[in-house]
Amino acid sequence: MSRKPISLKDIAKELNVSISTVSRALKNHPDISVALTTKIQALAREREFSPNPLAMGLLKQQTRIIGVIVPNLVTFFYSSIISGIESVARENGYYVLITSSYESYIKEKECVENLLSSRVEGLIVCLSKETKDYSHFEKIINKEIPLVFFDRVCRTSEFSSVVIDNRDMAFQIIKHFYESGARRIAHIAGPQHLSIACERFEGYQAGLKNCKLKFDKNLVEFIDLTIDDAAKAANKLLSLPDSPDAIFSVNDMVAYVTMKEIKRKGLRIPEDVLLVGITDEFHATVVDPPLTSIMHPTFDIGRECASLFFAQIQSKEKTPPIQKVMKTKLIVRESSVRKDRTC
Amino acid sequence: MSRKPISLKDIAKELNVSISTVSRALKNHPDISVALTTKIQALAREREFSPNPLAMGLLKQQTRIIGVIVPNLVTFFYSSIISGIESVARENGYYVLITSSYESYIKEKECVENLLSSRVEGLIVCLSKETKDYSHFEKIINKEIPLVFFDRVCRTSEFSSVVIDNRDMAFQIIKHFYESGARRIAHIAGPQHLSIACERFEGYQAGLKNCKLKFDKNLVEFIDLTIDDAAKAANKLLSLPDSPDAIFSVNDMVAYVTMKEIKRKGLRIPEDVLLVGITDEFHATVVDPPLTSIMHPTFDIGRECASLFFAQIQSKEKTPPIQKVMKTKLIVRESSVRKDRTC
DNA sequence: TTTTGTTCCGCAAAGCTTTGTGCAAAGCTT
DNA sequence: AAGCTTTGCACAAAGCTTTGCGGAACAAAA
Repeated sequence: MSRKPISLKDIAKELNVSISTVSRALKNHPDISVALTTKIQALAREREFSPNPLAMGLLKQQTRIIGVIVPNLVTFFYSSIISGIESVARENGYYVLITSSYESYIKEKECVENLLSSRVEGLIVCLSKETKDYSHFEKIINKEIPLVFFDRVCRTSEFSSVVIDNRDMAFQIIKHFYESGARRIAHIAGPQHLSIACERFEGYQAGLKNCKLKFDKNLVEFIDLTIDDAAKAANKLLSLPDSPDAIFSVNDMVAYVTMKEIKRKGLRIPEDVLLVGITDEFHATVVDPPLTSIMHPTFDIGRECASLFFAQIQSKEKTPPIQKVMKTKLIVRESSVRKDRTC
Repeated sequence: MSRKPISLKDIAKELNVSISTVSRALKNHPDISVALTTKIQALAREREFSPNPLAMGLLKQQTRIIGVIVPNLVTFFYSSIISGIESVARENGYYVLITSSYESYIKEKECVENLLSSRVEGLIVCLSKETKDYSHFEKIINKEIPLVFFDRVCRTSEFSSVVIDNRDMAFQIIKHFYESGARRIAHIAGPQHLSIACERFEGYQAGLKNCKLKFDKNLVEFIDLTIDDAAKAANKLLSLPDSPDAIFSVNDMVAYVTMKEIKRKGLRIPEDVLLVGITDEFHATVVDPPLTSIMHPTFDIGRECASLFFAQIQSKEKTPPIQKVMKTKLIVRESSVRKDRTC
């Protein structure tokens, strides 16, 4: 019908009352007579009035928008976390503005700028794999804008964050490998400036010690989280004279690439090499063999991020940063359960 | 430093000039002297002034926001399309508000309502699998708001849309199966009220005819696109006395489930059954055997959607709906190439 | 000195909502 | 009947930006 949405003014004019009267009537303000209130509400409903969020935002100085920065949207891990964020946001009448750093430090900085100039009320961020310098988040402290990091975090003494216990997770994986009979456990590790990669590597070492296995630096490959890099690393490990009997890949993508390389070498999983992935998703069940994997509560991580955001928004005083550690779970499938080598 | 972002007013006050002068100076308006312009611009830069998008939106009556509704965000297909939409939006200074219908008709209606009351400038939508009634899009016609459908479309005579040639795609798959030696080609089909599912079924039939194969209704299972449904359908087909030697699954998820069921039955791919998926993504290469798949230009589909949106926004007259058909490509991997059965 | 013309900047409105304050009329008390 | 309270609504400001128009100050021309 009407090209543009109708405003209080339109209703006021039609009913020959003032704008403020309409506004109050719609909120059932006692100042307005019942008769008039009914009439106004009826017309408002008929015309499908809804308050202009721009005007509200201008008045209240709030946009009701949360900015999110992920390294990559096209991924089960991030998209399901976003889904979790979005669900809490929606419950609170907020919207989510999603941007992607494409794993680039430069783009991440741009995203921060853009989101801030869009007047988002807060940020939920997972760092790009390149990010080593965190100064672009400093102005956020000054502006007292809520900021929550997840997964790849930094400056946890200043900002709230949602993480998993990477150290313990890696520890459990190694233990599981050991119990499955593995003795030469390799690790394809991520860049060590990334908190998660670093913690997983630490957990790997601690896990070895716990199993009384000696740390062998030849069994660790540090990669840049690209497919090519992962393939090269897997190959290098598998070509070792004394090659590993289990591989702990730093994330799921790397695990799948590793799986592919193991098969390409003519080796069998789990007979020759055990394998475990991280981030349990649908595809872990369809690969062959089904991939043992650490289940991340991705949706809940997202919800937790949003909750921490709202906690900060709602309390007017500066809240101390909170670190939330989420539980993961080892889902054992065939890829890590040793069968007899001769079978 | 400052808790709230600074405005023209702040700069004006600091420099003892009027707000309008500041506004003009920042745009290099000739009315303002060079000296004053320089001074104002310097201060604005120092204070990191950026115009308040809410105020601009209110003035210009535009939010620079595109609303997107997808059935499910947590999916390679949709998230990469969104990525494409976002890239074009960003180039044009627009933002994308993403909502998910979770494949529910009710939620889809809510999303439309919410986005409209958020004053998005247009919508880009992929229908939920439940949606058979399209009346919730009617008010969008009345309001003359740009609306672009993709993949699962409707009312193509009224709205622009971006699709792939599903009919031809299915046709090519059947042809490929036939050339690989398959003679009893089954189809796990989607709900027939969905344009894509329907077209694929048509293409399947046409493909059979083209190969001079007889249509056998026992070889077709219509499912509701759930994992359970898919597994049941696959099982039913594989339990047929004269079971199929090739299966065309309506989408990727169904293909993976089918693959799993085939293996569970002790059958081999491709020796006993050929299989083809749709939507080529990373995981197609890591399953065993690698899955032959139809590559969708997902990122470009997203970009095309956004382009159609901007075409409508920019032309003031009502533009006739455009249907854009994107090219797909059959990527042949091992799952569909017949080996000798005896091997 | 008065008129004409520049140059440079301020005023105000519009876009929409909320809310404190003001004001008129009606109802009440004494 | 005069004064007080209550009821019911309107006015205006604030939040921020853009832009048409008006106007002051000054220089040059008549």
